[in-house]
Amino acid sequence: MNIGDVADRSGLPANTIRYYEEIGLISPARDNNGYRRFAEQDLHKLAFLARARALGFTIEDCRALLALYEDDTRASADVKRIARDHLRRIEAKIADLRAMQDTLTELVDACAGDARPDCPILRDLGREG
Amino acid sequence: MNIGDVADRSGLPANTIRYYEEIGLISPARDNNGYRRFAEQDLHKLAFLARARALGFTIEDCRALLALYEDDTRASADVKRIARDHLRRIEAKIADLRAMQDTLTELVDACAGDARPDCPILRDLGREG
DNA sequence: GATAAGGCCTCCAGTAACTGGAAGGTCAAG
DNA sequence: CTTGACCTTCCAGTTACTGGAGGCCTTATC
Repeated sequence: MNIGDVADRSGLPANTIRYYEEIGLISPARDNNGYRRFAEQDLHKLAFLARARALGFTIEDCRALLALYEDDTRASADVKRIARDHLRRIEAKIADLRAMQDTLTELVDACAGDARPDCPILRDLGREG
Repeated sequence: MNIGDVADRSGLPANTIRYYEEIGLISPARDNNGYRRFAEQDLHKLAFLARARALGFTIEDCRALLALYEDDTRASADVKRIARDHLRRIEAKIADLRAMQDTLTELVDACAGDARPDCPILRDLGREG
């Protein structure tokens, strides 16, 4: 398979796949013409990466998860720790965003949104203190 | 005021304040020795920016909001549009994160997290299809 | 007057994870 | 033999800072 094929089949852009090779997540073979030649195993890894990224894992998390995936002697505790830490970060992020959402919702609701200059949003942002 | 004073009073790091000047959000005066000299008005702008950033507005949003803030003839509709668009992005982000949270919570709960290699998390990431 | 501490300056590299584009080689079809 | 679709590498740009090097300025102390 060429890069276009694995891009189609993994759902990842070709440039992203090149990037993953550059940072050492995958190591596809090369044809005589210099084209990357992807085996089924490479595609499988890319699909793994695509799913892990879709769950919001960082690239370094993905690197660790991939290593564990390929290690038959891994302890599931190691995997779970990565996932739990990531879950905590997501929960923290959600809490931050919800606080913003609450404030913004109030402000947007309070703003007339017409041609007049008076605006509770700006008043809040510019308040003293 | 020197930069250290406004940093303390606005809660923004000095480097961030320098950055805001570099991208044209503020334009403090300069003393003969080259030090930035901040007026109360500069501090007020920085506090405005700090609050807008804390609500998650992008720098470009902040630039637009600041311009509206200083324009007596603004229409509150323009402010509201920026805030509403931002709110929508936040809501979308929350939805994404909650989807991740749901999946991750399931996977983490299903994983024994012990010394054995068997792991539902990796099984999910590596599934075919 | 020398010195040391602390604040300020500019410039630059690095962060995360790509994305898009330029310049150019390769391949299959007509 | 040319056209067009792929592929290659390399590089700049994205967001919003952060940290550090190297060096000047100020103030206090000895």
